[in-house]
Formats: sequence, C-alpha cells, structure tokens
Amino acid sequence: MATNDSELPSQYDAAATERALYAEWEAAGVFAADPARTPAFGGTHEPFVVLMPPPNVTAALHVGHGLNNSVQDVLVRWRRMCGDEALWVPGTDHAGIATQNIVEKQLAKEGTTRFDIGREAFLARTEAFVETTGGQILHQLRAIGCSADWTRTAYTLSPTLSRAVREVFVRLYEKDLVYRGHRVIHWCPRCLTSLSDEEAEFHDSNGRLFHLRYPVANDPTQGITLATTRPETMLADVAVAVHPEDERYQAFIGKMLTLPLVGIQIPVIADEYVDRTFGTGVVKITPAHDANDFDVGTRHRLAMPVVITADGRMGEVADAAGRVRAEWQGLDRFDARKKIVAALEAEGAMVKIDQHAHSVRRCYRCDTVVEPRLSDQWFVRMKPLAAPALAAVKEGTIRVLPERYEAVYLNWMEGIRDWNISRQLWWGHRVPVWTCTACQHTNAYREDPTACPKCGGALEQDPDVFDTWFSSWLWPVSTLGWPEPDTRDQKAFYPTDVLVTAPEILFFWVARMIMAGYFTLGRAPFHTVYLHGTVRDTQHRKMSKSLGNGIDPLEVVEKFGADALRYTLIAGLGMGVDVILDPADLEKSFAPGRNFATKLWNIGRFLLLQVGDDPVAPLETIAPERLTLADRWILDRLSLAVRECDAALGASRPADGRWPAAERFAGLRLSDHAESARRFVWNELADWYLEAAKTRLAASGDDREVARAVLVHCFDAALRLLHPIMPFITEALWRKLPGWSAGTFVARAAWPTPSAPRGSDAFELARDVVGGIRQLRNEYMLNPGQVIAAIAVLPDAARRAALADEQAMVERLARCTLTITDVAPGGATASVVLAGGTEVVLPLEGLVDLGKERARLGAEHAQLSKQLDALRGRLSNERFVAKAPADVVAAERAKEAEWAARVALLDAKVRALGGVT
RNA sequence: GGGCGGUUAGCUCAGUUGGUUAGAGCGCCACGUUGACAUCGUGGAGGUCACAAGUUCGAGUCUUGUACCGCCCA
Repeated sequence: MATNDSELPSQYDAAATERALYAEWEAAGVFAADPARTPAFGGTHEPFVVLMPPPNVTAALHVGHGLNNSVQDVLVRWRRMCGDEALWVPGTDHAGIATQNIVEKQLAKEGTTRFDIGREAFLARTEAFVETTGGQILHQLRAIGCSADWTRTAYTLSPTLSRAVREVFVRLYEKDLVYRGHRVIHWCPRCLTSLSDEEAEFHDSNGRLFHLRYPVANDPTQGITLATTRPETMLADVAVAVHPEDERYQAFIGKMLTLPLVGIQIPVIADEYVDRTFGTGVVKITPAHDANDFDVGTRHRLAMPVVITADGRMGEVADAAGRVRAEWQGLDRFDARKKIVAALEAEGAMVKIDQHAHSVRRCYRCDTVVEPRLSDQWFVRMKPLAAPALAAVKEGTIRVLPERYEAVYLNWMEGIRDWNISRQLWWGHRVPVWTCTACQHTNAYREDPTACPKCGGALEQDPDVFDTWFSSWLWPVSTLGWPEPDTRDQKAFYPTDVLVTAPEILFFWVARMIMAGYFTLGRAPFHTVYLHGTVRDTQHRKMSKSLGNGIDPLEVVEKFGADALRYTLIAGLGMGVDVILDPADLEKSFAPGRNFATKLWNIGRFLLLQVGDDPVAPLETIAPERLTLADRWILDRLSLAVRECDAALGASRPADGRWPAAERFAGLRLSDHAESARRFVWNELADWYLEAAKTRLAASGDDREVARAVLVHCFDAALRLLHPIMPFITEALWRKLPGWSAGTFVARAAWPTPSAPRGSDAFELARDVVGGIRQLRNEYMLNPGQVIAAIAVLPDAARRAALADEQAMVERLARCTLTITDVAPGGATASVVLAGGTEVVLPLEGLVDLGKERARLGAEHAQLSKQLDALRGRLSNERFVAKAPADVVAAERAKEAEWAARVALLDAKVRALGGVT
C-alpha cells in the first residue's frame, strides 16, 4: 500500500481495503500465536486464549455468528495490543445429526437411502460432502476481520480430536462413569436417533386433554376416570396410578380395571409421583412411552410393552402381543390417535375432551415431535463430574457474565441428570465398545481389537456413535493437544481465558467443558464465561431461516464494510441485552456503524491533510508550557477515554486464580468501550480540537508543530482504541500517519495508556460561550454564514484571560468577532446567561424582539428560581445538613451561590427589558 | 408448576456504593453546503423513570406488593 504521499480518497473503499489488509495481516503472521513467547517457555508475554465456539461444519455465516465472533475478536485484538500472546483457536464441529440430515436429503432426492447404500458408502459420501462444502464458514469469518490463528484450525472429527473423544470415553468407562442404560429416552422418529434432554426442546402447543374412563373389572358399573394428552399410548398401559393419600380413590387401590379397546386387566396402584391436582388426579401408567411412567413402572416392577415403532408408527413392538389391532398397525402415531379416539368414543370410554395448553418436546434439528422411547443407550454419570465444576463457579475460579447466569448454572448443576451420549447415527465418533459374540465379554478399547481378549472369539462393535457434544465438550483440551501429555500448546495456553458464547448452550456445552477440563487436566478450562445476547428482529423474534427474518452479515459487509457491521453489533450489545436489528432495513439498522466509519474516514482524511507529510515531533518532546489550553484539554479528554475504555473492558484475568468480588462482575462492557472511543474521536477531537487547531495549522512556526504533534498523538491513540472494534479502517488510516514505517500494524501497536491530568477545565468556558452564541444565532434565525459581533461578559479577570486564549476558536466556531469584557453593553441585545454567571450578548440592533427576549429570559429565570427554591429548602432542612455527608452539603451550598448569581443576573436582564419576574 | 430477569425519551438501551437540572445512538422538528465530512454540521422538541405503599434528610437507584412482558427449567 502507498504511504502517505497522496491525499486519501474522499470515499473509503471498504471492500478493496479489507481484502488487502486481511491478506497482509495473515502474511505477516499477526494472528499466529507462539508458545515460545509465553512464560511457560521463558517468554514474557502472558497468554490470552479464546476458543471459538465451533460452528457446524455445514453452517453458513449468519448474524449470530457475526456477533459472537466480533465479540471474541474485540477481546483478542485488545489483549494482543496489550502485549499478551493472544491465541484465538478456530474450528468446526462435525454436527452429527445436522450433517447426516443434509446428506440423507441428498440421497432422498436421488431416490435412495443410507440403508440402501450402506454405512461405509454413506460415511464416504458424507466425508466428501464435508470436504467440498464444509468449513465454508471459517472463510466467511475472515471477511468480518476475525483474527483467529488459522494455523490451528480444529475439527472435531479430525484424527487428533477423535483420539481425544475415544480416550475420554475409555477413561470414563474404566472409572465406571459411563454405563449402558435401558431407559426411556427422547427419540426422534424422523432422525431415528436418541436425543439428550437439551436437544429435545420444549414448544408450547395447544393440545387436548382426553378424559378416559376405565371400568372396574369385576363391576363395570364402577370406573375410574383419568386424563391424558396422548390417548394412543393407552394401548401400552399396564396400570393406573393415584396418589396414596388421595381420599377420593382409596377404595380403588389394588383393584383391577379393564383396559378399554384392549380388554386386558390392569391394576390401580398408589404412587406419590401422581399430581392430585392435575386432571382427575388419576394417571395412566405407560412405562415404555413416558419417562415418568418408566420410573413408576420400575418402582412397581411392571411390564413395559412397546406399541410404537422407531419411526413413530403403531405396532406390537415388544411385550405387546394382542394390544394393537391389525387395522392400526403401521399407522403413524398421530393418525392412530384420531382412530383410537374414535374407537374410545364408540366404546363409551371417552368422558370428555378439554382444550389444554402444554409443552411438547420437539427435535432441535428437524422439529419432529419427540417420542419417549424405551431403549438401550450410553449414559455418563454426571454427579461426580459436576462436583468440581459446581465448586469452581461457587468459589469464583470461574465467573459467568451476566451475573444472573451464575444462578442458572448452579441451579442446573445441582439438579444435574445423567447424559445420554449415544446416537443412532452413522456420522460421528463410533462408540469404541466391542462385545464378544462367543462369551459376551464387553469392553471399551483404545485401539481397535481383533479378537476377544478373554476367549479369542469374534467381536462386534457397538453400532452407535457419540453425541456431537461429547466431542465438543473436550474442545479446550483437545484443540491444545490432549490426550498427548504436555504438548507445547497445552503448557503454554491451558487453561484458556474467556469463553464467549450464547446463553442457549450454557448447559449443552459450557458446563460440560468445565467438567471435561477438570476430568482430563484437573483444572478449569477458562476463568470467564461471557454470555452475550441474541440478535433479534424488530418484533423481538429470533432470526431464523424458517421465519425469513435473518440478516446476512456478508451482505452487510459488502454494502457497508465489516467495520460498520462490527461497530453496530458491538455498540448495540449491552451486558445481557439482545441486539435488535431490522432485517427489512439494513441501511437503518447499520447506520451507527456506517455513519461512524464514514466520519472516522473523513476525520482522518482532513487531519492527515492538515498535518502533512513532514516529520511530527513525538508528544513527549514537547515542553508542557508550549501546550495551549486546547492541547491540554484534548489530551485530558484522551486520558479520560483511555481510562473509560480500560474500565469498560476490565481485568483480563484474575490475579490469583480467583476473581475478587470487586472484579468478578465488572468488565466486558464492550458497548461502553465503543461509546467512549467514539465520543472521544467524534465529539471531542473532531468537533472541538480539530476546529480549534485549524487556525494554528494555517499559520507557520513553533505553535503549528505543537498542534501537529498533539493531533497526531490523539488520532493515533484513537485509532488504537478503536482498532479492536473496527480493525480495517483503523489499520488503513494508521498507516497514513506521518512516520509510519512499512511492516508495522496498528493490530500489533501498543494499547494506549492514560497520562496525568494537565488541567484544562477552563476550556469548557470557551465551549460554553460558543454554545451560547450558536443558540442565539439559531433563536434569531441569523444567516449561518454571516459573521456577527458577540460579547462575552465575565466579571472574573482570570476567566477573561482563559477565554482570550481560545478567542480564535470561539470566533471561528461561532462565526463572530468576540469582545471579552466585564461590563454588559446597553442597547438592544439578545443574551444568555451561562453556568458560572458568564453572559453571552449579541448586540442585534433592529433584530431583537424585546418581547421574545423577555419571555425567553423570564422562562429561564422561572425555571432556575424554582430549582433554587427547592435547593434552599433542602439546605434549610436541619436534618439534611446534619445527616448528609459534608461534601454533599458543601456541593449544594456551592450550587446555591452559583444559581443565586445566575438568577440575579436573569432578573436584572428581564427588568432592563421592562419585564417583571 | 419452579427459578430468573425486565418495565427509564417515538425506538434500542446506559444510569457505578441512594446525593437532587436523568444520558447516548437512531428517529423527529428547524436552519444550513462557511472547501474534511449531507453516511454531515448547528440548534431544538421529547421522560410524573410501569403502578402502589414503605424505608430515608434525600429513591430511577433500597424493601414489599400489584400489573404486564420475556427467558430458562419441569
């Protein structure tokens, strides 16, 4: 790229600039982390490590990814500039169900199925699919500027990460922390696999509550009425349960009932699980088709007939001979419901049907209603694994932001249930368990066995694969080399630092990673969990493909640039708050970022043009006495901005491995960081200092050099503060600064540090005077181009002198010739009274409307008098003076004096105009 | 049913340990192209801080209750 030998183009070409700069960063290895530079290998750079939540290998970038990765990139770039050895590990997961679904759909289009082509061919095909189209999202992340270390790109199904999965399973197996369980689990009849609790999502639905009457076997005149939402499962009923203390049903306990439609006899049992207040207080027990009923069935040693097939059709699957009529066999469960309801009505067993709002679990991948199903699955015993993970958050080794999610986490961990990790899929890590066909010996193996170690018989491998989360829970350790012992990356970079993700996967992923960290390496995998909000549309609906309300980040990048996208997202991201964007109006949605990027470009363009190419003295070499009031002011404002940014971002890590109370919930306020930096460069540097410097830059000599030095210093610092949020435009402008040398990057420049206050309050006076004059000009609709006479009246000589220092700036910004005096002029004038008792007066012979002036000043007088009265009331309240802190009282007294002076001045002015206050 | 959170300007949100003229961005109104910037500038309007009670010298901020909305879990 050219150095600053030419004027910057008036329009910033985001697309071209971004592509070129990203290539430069990558080529220069800006994002690559080196273990050798960390203390573990004698280096001096503290590691700062962020693990990218791996997107699905088949995913395309959506705005949620955009937000998530922008946040991570801000943190990583910030720490890199602070001198840390910053490592951001990218990667993808193989997304078992999702990927398999896609390939199955392709096969369906070709008129075939995975069963037709067989497991091996299916896997080959899926692998090929992933190789050609998978991981595209990682390239898209480059377009939004992500500074991940691509040399470490990980994939859950790669050989190294697969080895970690296998190793962890075998270790769990050896410690008896996994087991094969015969249980009712969530089953997706479309995906033909089990799902974990978290994958079976609740959706509210308007269902019906069917009241069925089961007659007493030996006295059909008597009967018991129960309520169910799923009447078709009654074919598999084995009992009816009531609460043991429910007086209504004491007489029925132990009696036999006739199961309608089927005709067999089932008992009435008593179990405390029954909710007496729900429905009739009677519940039918169908152990094979309901998780709660399964527990009841187990307690009472009941049979467990299965009447629904794996693909959700009625059938006599197991222990169910004679239960399902031939006409119903093979019917889809929802079609069967209609027929069975009709049959129950025909038989007179249907008492009534109520409307009933309830929640139904659906498959998180395909939205099919989940079928609770009795089957054999692998489970992880979670209680022992959860213990250290629970303690870590309780004692502050790990913090969770926003704060309220700590409670959510603790709550879940305390009631944790075993994790079903087997899936009846083909795409994924196959369960490394083999059973001998001869002696039935079963074991988990690190290496594929060839024959039974006990009897030498033939072995058969478990056909199932693991839940994808069973590989991603190892992400913090497997990406750094585990189970290899003591790899360089592990030594240098484990534990990592901040985990940035969405609250939805706190349980799915975050909690389990913490458990895995303790189980594998004995330490927490990170010290901070930052859960950010969700991107929603203007109706606060989550963005989704099916709703068609999504925003394509790449379209935004193309239209407005990656910086505009990032700034908008980051600036709109309050702690724990969702980001609301309008997919129908990208222009408006991304206005904050787009406007600011343009403004920043223009500031840079003008500033650099003014400063020119000649060498600029470093600020440190400028003697303090050469600095003007404006110089001191902008430097103080810069220090304040730096302090605010530092405070907003907070401590990067806990000093002693545990978060002190004061820091625990502080920091990571990225939107505050964005706002402080924006305010400095736009509202302070551009709006005031740049204007103040114009006259100095136009002249020549020493003072011009001072102004140039201050300008460059401030702009340089502003670019650094903004770089983590807007990496491209800041990099493009930074290299235009005088003295830039090729091969250096703001991406690697040092984060600014604040300096001691230089004393610049008096500058506010000049700003107030400009404001007063502008206000009057607008009130009287004066031609903006017209230079007018203005008078500032200040009784205090020191303040007059301070204002005189900035006279040129006032005159330029207010387009006036300014007279500074201690006596208000007579005649027809318009005036305002500023805080501190300064009067700004415009002698507007012939223009001033005396009535308007009276009204305006009178209104201000009335307003201020009212406040002054309230203030005096407070000060005359003995209890206030006695109880309030001394500094508060003192401040109130000072305010009283100031307000009183202003009120007096306003009063005098109104009287001079012939009015009464 | 259990748990958590929210309610501040038209919209999206800030508002530190209670301290007294409640802020920002976007939007709105008026004026404006004076050579950095109309993706801009200047000025302005707009809030009984959901409601009620309480604690306090003092409440947007603390307590309790009510209403409405949302999220998580069953």
